[in-house]
Amino acid sequence: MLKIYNTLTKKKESFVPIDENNVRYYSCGPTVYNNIHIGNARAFVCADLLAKVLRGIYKKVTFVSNITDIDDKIIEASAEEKISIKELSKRYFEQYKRDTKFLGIDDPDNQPFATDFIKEMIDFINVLIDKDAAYVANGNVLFRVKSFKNYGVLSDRIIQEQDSGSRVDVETYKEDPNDFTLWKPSTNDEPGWDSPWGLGRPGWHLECSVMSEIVLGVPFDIHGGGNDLKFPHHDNEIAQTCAYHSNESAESFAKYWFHNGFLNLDNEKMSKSLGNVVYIDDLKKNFKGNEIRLALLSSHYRQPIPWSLELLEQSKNIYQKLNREFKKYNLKELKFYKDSKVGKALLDDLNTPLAIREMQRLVSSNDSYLEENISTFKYIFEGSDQDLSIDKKLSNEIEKLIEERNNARNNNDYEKADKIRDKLSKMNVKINDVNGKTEWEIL
RNA sequence: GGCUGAGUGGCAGAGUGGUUAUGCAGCGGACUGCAACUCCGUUAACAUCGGUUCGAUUCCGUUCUCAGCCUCCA
Repeated sequence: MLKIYNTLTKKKESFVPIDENNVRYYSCGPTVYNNIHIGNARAFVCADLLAKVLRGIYKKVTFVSNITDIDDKIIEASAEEKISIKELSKRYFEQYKRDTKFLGIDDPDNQPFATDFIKEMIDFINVLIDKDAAYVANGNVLFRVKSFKNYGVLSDRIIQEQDSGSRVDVETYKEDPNDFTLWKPSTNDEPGWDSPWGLGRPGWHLECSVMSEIVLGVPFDIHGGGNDLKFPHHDNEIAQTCAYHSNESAESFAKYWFHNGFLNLDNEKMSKSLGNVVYIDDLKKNFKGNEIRLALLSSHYRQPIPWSLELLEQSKNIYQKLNREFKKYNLKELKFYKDSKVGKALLDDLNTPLAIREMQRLVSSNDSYLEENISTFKYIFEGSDQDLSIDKKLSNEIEKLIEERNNARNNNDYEKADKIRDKLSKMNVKINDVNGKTEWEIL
C-alpha cells in the first residue's frame, strides 16, 4: 500500500485509487519557451518517480502531463529569437524531450498540447459564463473568484488577508483584484483564435482544467506539480473545474494533491527570473544522466535540495560504487518489488533517501533478496537513455593498452606501466587491479 | 502582514522517548610494485530556552534563523 502526503489535507494518507484498474494522474508540464533548468528537471523527476511507483504496483496507470505552447512568455521569446511561435515551442519541446530522457524520465501516457484544445477551452468558458462564475470585461473573460466559496482551499489562503496587488498593478476592469483571466484579447501580431469575445488566447490556468477533464475525466486520483504552482495555479484550476461541475469540493476534481519542493542554489530558489540557473547541458559534460538523477532524488521530494557541485560528486561516487556491485548480477528485466526494502521505503511517501541508504547497506550484506532490491532500485533510479555502451574500437584499444601495461608490470618495468596508466587516465579510463586481473571503466 | 515548510556531525541525509542510521569526505590499518578497488577500524551531530518524563535529538510550548508562496514560476 502506497502512502502519500496529500497537500490538500496536509496529511500523509494511504493511497486508495478511485478505479483500481486505472489509476489516473495529472501533472503540470513545462511551458516550452526556454531550455529547462535543473530545478525544473527536479519537478519532472519527482512526477516520474510517482508515476514509476504507481506503475510498479498497479496494473494500469494513465499519467498525463501537458505542454503549454501558448503563453505570453512564448510570445516574448519568439519576438526575441525572431522565429515563429510554432517553431519556438517545437524547438524547446524537443529539447525538453531530450533532457527528460537523459534524466531517465519516462514519457507520460498522454502529453496534450494546449493549442490543440482551444475549442474545448472556449466551450468550457461558455459554461462558466452561463453559471455566473465568469464575466466579460474589456474584451477579457475573467473568473469571478467571489462566486466560488472555497477559493484558496489548497493553499489555505483567506483571500481578504492576502496582499493582493502589492507587487502588481490590478487591472481596473476587474470586479475583484483576485479575479483571473480565462481569455484575453490578442492584437493582430499576436497569436489568436476566433472566439465569441473576439480574437484572443486562453489564460494559463484554463488548459489544465480543460485537458484533465477531457483526457482523464474528473474526479481523477492525483494532481501534481511544483510547490509554487499551489497558488494561484492549482487553486485557480480547482475553482474552474469545481464551478464547471457546480461542486464545491476540491476532491470532486482530484483526490490527492502532490507537490514537490524546490531546488536551491546558494540557499535560494533556482529560477529563470532570478537568473541563477544551471541547465542540463551544462552538466552533461561531467556527469551521467543517472548520476544527476540520483542527485535529484537524494533529498526527499518535499524537501528543498541544496544543489552544489559537491552533491553531484557525492552522487557520482555513490552511483559508481553501487554499479560496481550491480555488475555482478545479471538482471533480465527491471521490476518494482513492493516487499523489498527499497520498495518499502518508496511506498512510504516516496522516501528516496531511505531507499538509497537501504541499497547501500544491502550491497555489502549478501542479503538473499539482494536481486529484488537491485531490480527495484535500478527501475526507479536508473532510466537514463544515455548510451553507456562502449564503442568496440575504443574498447579494443583500451584492452590492448592494459595488456601492454600488464606485460610491463610482469617485467618489473613500472615506469612504463605507470605511463600507460596515465595515458588511460587521460582517456577517462579508470583501472583497478583486482586479484591479478585488471578491471576498467570509463568515467 | 497572511499562509506553508524547514533547522541533525565538514557535506548530504533518514530515523528514534532510553542502545546515538547510512553514504561522501577525514583519520588509522590490511591488501597493492605504486595507485585504484575492496575490506576492517575510527573521529564527529541532533538551532534556542522552558515544560512533560525516571529519561528527550525524538512529545508540547517559547525564541531565533532560513526558505517558498501571496506577480510569471517546477
